[in-house]
Amino acid sequence: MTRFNPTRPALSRERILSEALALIESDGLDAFSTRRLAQRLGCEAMSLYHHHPSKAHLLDSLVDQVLGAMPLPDPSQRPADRLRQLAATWRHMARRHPRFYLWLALHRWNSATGVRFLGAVLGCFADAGLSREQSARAFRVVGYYLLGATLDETGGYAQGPSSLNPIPLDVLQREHPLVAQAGEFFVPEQFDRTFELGFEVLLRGLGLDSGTSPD
Amino acid sequence: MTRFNPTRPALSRERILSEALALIESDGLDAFSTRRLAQRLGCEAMSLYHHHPSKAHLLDSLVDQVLGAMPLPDPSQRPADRLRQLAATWRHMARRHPRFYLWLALHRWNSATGVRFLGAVLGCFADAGLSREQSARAFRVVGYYLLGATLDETGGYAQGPSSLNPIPLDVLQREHPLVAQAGEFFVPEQFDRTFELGFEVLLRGLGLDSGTSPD
DNA sequence: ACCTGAACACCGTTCAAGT
DNA sequence: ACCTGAACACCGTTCAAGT
Repeated sequence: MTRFNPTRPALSRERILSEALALIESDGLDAFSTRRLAQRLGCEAMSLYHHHPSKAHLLDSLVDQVLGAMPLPDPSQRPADRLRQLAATWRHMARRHPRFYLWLALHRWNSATGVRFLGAVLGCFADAGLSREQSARAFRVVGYYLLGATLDETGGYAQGPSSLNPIPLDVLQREHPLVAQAGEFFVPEQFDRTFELGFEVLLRGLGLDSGTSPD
Repeated sequence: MTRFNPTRPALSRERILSEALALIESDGLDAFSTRRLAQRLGCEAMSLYHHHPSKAHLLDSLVDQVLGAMPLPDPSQRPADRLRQLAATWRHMARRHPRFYLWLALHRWNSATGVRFLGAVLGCFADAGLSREQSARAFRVVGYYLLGATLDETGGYAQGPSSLNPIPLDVLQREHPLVAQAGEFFVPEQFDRTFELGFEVLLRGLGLDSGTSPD
C-alpha cells in the first residue's frame, strides 16, 4: 500500500543520520529505536539496514559526523590558548547535543575523525614542552576533568525520574545544610565559572600556564 | 509444575539485590533484564515485582546499597587527607563494581545515603576554610575529575565492540605518532599515578594542600 | 502475603521476497 | 540496488488468578 511514497525524500545515509540525531535530542537516547526512526522517516525499519548495517553502526557514524564538525584550533596560537579553545569547542558540542552526548562520550571513538581530535589535544602538551610521559598524563587528567564536567553540564544522566527515596528539601536543609546551600552554585548559570576555575587550576598545575612560565 | 521449589532459598529484597549485582557484573548492564534475573533466582520475572516496584527502583536500591557500604573518613583527619581517602574509597568502589558503576555514576542519587556522602565531601572544603561559594565550586571541580577518571578506569564505556572504522595501528603510528605513543600510559598499571597527578594539582590549586598553607 | 502465567506493547535483527 | 513484511527471540510491565 505505502510501498511507494512520492512525497517522501529518498532515503540516504545522511538523511537517516540527521533524523536520528533529531529524534535522539527530542525524545532521548532510551526512546531511540530503529522502528521509531523508520516511522519518522516514513519507511520500514528494515529499510535502514540497507544504509547502515546495524543500530550500533548508525550511532557510530553519528559520532563520527558530530566529531568531524568540530573546528580545530589554529596551530599558531599558544598551547594553553589552544587547549582553552578545544575545551570550549567540546563543551559547545556537548551542549548542542546533550542527549546524544551521553552516547558519544561513553563510547570509544577510534575512527580517523576521533583520533584527529585526540592528536590536536596531545599536540598542545607536546608544544608546551612537556615530555611524552608528561603529555600523556596531562592529556588524561584534562580529559577526565572535561568528561566529568560535560556529563554534568549536559545533565543527561541526572534527568531521570528521581529515585525511590528522594530526600525531602526540608530534611536536606536541616540535616545536610552544606549540601543544601551548595545547590545554589550547581545551576547552569554557574557552569562556565566553575568549569574555568578547575580548568585553569589544571593548566597551571600541569605546566601549561601561558602567563607565568613554569620553572 | 515448578510452582514450589524447596531447594531454592526464599525470595527477598536482599537476595534479589545481591543476585542482580552479580548478574550485572558477570554479563553487563545491557544484558541485565528482569527476566534473566528471575531465571537466575529460579522464579518468574513477575515475582520480583512483589519486592521491588520496577526495574528502575531495583537499580536505585542497588545504588543505595553500594553507596551505603562505603566508609566515611575519620573527621579528625586533616581535610586534604580526608579528600584523598574519599577519592580512594570511591575509586575502590568503582573498580569493585565496574559495570554497575556506569549506572551508579550516571544517575542521580538523592537518597539519604547519597547525600550523606556528598556532605562528607563538602565538609572537607568547609573545614579547610573555604567559603560557601569556594566550597561548592571546589566540590564540583573535584567531582568532575573523579567522575571522568573513574569512568575511564572502569572502562565500562570503552568495552564495546570497536566501531565501524577502527583506525589500523600502523596508520595510527604513521599519521598520529603522538596518539600512538601516548597509549603506553593509558594502561591500568598507570591509573594510580595519573590519577594522583591530577588530583594533587587540584587540591593544591583549590587551596586544599595540607603541606603549604595557601595565603 | 507471595508467586504465577498469559497477555500487551514494545525491541533489534534475519531472511526470503518483492520491484 | 533498494525496500518490504513476516518472523524470531527478546524486552518491562499489567492484570487476573492462584496458593
